Amino acid sequence: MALRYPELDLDRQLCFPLYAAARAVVRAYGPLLDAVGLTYPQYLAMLALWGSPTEPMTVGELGERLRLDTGTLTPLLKRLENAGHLSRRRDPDDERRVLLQVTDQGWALRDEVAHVPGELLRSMRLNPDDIPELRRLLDHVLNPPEPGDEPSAPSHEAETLVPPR
Amino acid sequence: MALRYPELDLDRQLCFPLYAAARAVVRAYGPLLDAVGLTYPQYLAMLALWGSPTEPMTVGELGERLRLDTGTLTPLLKRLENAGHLSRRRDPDDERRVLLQVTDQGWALRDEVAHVPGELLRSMRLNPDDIPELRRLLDHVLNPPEPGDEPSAPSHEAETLVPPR
DNA sequence: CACGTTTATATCGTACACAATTGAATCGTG
DNA sequence: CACGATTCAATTGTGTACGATATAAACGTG
Repeated sequence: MALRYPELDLDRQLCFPLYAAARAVVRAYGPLLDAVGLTYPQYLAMLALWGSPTEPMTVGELGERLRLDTGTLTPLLKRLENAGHLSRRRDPDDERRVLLQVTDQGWALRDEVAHVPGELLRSMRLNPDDIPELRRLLDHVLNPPEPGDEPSAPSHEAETLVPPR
Repeated sequence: MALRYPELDLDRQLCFPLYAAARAVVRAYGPLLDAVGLTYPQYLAMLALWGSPTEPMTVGELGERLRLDTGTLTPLLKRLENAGHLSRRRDPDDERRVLLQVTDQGWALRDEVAHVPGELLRSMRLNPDDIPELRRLLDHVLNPPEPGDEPSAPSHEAETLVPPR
């Protein structure tokens, strides 16, 4: 059995609670979004489109915003189109791009889900003080500081979670 | 356009960075686990089996540990079995159960991934002080305190993320 | 000791995720 | 202006997730 490898203990991992918590939250959205016929990733896509300063948005812009690639987005967007929430059409000025436009029905959907974020947040029962703290830590994980960026000085080159463009 | 619904702003959501960060971390594991032919959920399953005080473990126990259901685990475990990392057999004492046993090859795999957690943690570039804090917050999300458990007193009944058994 | 209930997995159907490849449109440079 | 490089989206293939249903084994009670 060699050594004990305490570092492999599931309870010492940071990745596992992160992974499990993300799934738990998506699951918690289930019933609320089911009521309007959306899945959680579809809901995120609608949030991104509703909040975009540049409507219409392209598939690439949406993917950058949600950090999802076209293999995920193309079928998801087709389902949202079939549901009547958005339209997809090639950009006449650049036939490579596909423009995503929220339909009237898609805008109406916004009223129906306006209560959802608050409801979810309440169900998480986080300390109000913990909310910005959790957001800060998650943002850090999503955008790790560059090696030379600031405080800690880990000289030895290592890959970051999100490589610089 | 009705009201502006600031609560629907993607950047105000807590769920989105949680969801995106979890995917980013799984993606970061990709190359490291690829080297030994595991996916991230398969790696978690092996961590759970390696660390189980009660070998052999049943599918149900593993599912409880990882918070995954049989629809996910059964095919995943078959792949691990095909890869030679574990064996699956019906419990002779209760034919409903399936016992999961790590093979010699499965134990050997442990040596090969022992460096992985440390490498990942370094790539996240978290402040050492932030690590227990992030763990605490994620554990809170995974196990929200019961309404009567402690401090805040939100009298009105509301669903928790994880309902009590 | 039958027989309805509960329990443990498996199966099915739908919907992500993402790496890798494809194919068409555009761009940049000579 | 030609033509190779780049960009953008779609497609393909594999592997999760999870609700719902199915099935078989074990259990409990009359």
